[in-house]
Parts: sequence; C-alpha cells; structure tokens
Amino acid sequence: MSPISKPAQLDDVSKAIIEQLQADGRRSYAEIGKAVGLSEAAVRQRVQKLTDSGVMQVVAVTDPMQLGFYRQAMIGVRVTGDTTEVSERLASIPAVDYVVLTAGSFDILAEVVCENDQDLIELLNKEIRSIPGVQSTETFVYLKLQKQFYNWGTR
Amino acid sequence: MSPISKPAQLDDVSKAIIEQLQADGRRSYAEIGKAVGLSEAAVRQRVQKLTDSGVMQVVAVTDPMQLGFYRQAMIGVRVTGDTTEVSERLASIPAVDYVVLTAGSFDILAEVVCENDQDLIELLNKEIRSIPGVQSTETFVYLKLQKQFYNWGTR
DNA sequence: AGTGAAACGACCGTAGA
DNA sequence: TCTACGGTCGTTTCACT
Repeated sequence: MSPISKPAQLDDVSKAIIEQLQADGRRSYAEIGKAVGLSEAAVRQRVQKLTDSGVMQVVAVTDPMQLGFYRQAMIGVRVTGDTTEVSERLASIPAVDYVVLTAGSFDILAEVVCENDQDLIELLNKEIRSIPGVQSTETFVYLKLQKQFYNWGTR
Repeated sequence: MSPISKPAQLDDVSKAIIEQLQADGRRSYAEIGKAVGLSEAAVRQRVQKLTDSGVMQVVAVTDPMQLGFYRQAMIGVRVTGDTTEVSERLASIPAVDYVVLTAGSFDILAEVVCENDQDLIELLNKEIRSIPGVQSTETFVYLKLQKQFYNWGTR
C-alpha cells in the first residue's frame, strides 16, 4: 500500500484485455486477440507486461461457502500500543483471510472464515482476543454478500 | 451466501490442482498434471468440474494501487428500515468494490477505492450518505494492507 | 509495439479400461 | 474417473516492419 509509484497508464486495448481475463482467466490469447482486435502475439506480450509489472495477475479463486465455510465475519480490532505485531499475528492465522491496518475507531480490520458459529467463538477467544495488545474486538457476522470484486480500476 | 448445499468434498489431488492455479491461473493442464501426478485430460476434467460447480474460478485480479487508486477505505453503514435497497444502491456504485450485509453495530460494510482523499469525501457525501435510509456512516481509511486472500478453503 | 509464418506443444473429443 | 490417442487449435520463436 505504501509504495507510491506512478499509476500504470493503460490504453483501451489493455483495459479490454484485462476485462477479457476478468471474465475468464483461461481464455486463450488468440481468442482475446479476436475480441480486442490484436494479434495473438501482441496480446501475449501485453499480458506478460501487465503481470510482470504487477498491475494484474491471473489466479484461481475459490468460494468459501461451497467448501463448507458457512460463517464469515469482519472483526474490528482495537489495539493498545503498537499495531504491527498484532496485525502480523492476525495475518498468521489461517482462518483470517484479510487484514488491514486502519485509521478510525478500529485499528485493524480482519475478515475471517469459519465452518460454523462454534468455530467463530473459539477463533475469537483462543486465537484473536488472546493476542497481547488486543484491547477489544467487535464482530460483524456476514448475513449476505452483496457484491464482491476481485478487480478494481478498470471501471 | 444463502444457498446451503453440501460442501464440495475435495480430495488431495483436487486441492493440489487448485493450489497450482492459485499460484498461476494460466498454468497449462499438462504442467499441472506433471505436478500432481495425473494425465492432462484428467486435470482438465477436474478443473472443468470445479469451475462448473462454482467451487473455483480462474480470473484476473488487478492491483488498485498500481492503477492510481491510492485511497481505500471500509465504510460501516447504519441503516434505518430495510437494508436491501441501501445495499443494492451501494453495490451499484463503481467505486464500491465490496458490499456485505452484517449483524452487529453496522448493518452494512462497504469497501471503496478512490484516487485520493477528495474523491473519498465526495463519494461519501454525494453517493453514499445521500442514499435514503442511510442513518450514519463510519469510515476506516486503509493504512496498510497486511494480508489478502482471494482464496479460502484449501488450508 | 506490431505482424506473419513455421515448429512445437497444448487442448479437446472420443474410445476404452 | 482415469489413460490413450489423433485432430485441431493455441503458443512460441524469429525475422521483419
């Protein structure tokens, strides 16, 4: 989040290529080329550049619900003292899939995935609230995921 | 989030295939096959099944920072009355990339991406706090993203 | 940065265990 | 659900613009 370099300036063709891969990350370069009006080789070079520069990556994403993780929640964490160690401890917990240091009435926001309520309770008590420096937590149990983007920027 | 079907039971081979695609979504079936000890056709069939059933998808993910969106924040929203319409309105805003209905001291959590602070202020005032039913908001500006998973479950 | 062509490798359908 | 195999299509390299 901190490294401020210049934003990558993408032309419409690169944006179109990204959109193609957002729809289906395994679409062939040839097919993308047809869609965006470029040769296969040119598409491949652009994709290479986009991934090498870190603007884009193509990855598999799995659905927690389909895998039996029926309980998701965001945990707002208030910390006494330095937040660094607490956030690292949180990030090291497998059930925690998202950790961000924030400014506001929470110092850290952490998203967690659990199989059920019992797991969530234990996660909170045994793994999160027991971390030294964690002063208090507030839990927001997910009821319905309304929108989720893995992709930003090309809008 | 609501449709509760049985969790997909994945054997070690399917988990290994998913891990391969989490590392690189464009890895060839043949190469994955070598890594997991399966023929190319078998890998292809499994990937097909995983994507058809919605357990997994392969997509392009872009980095907002690299695209000039230097300000991210989570907005906690308190709503008077029905939360459905508010969440739909929020989800329709391009700068909002994540919306979830929650139980707790917020009714909705929404993640936003902006280019700078000015954009965030305007987003809040003109697009979010102006939605009928939005009683109050609390903003958690992101300072440092510590951990981000696009994938869960295979742990 | 882009195209085009030829060799190579991946992908897909089908058949069979 | 897997392997095997042939036809088709995608990818790679390279020479050229």
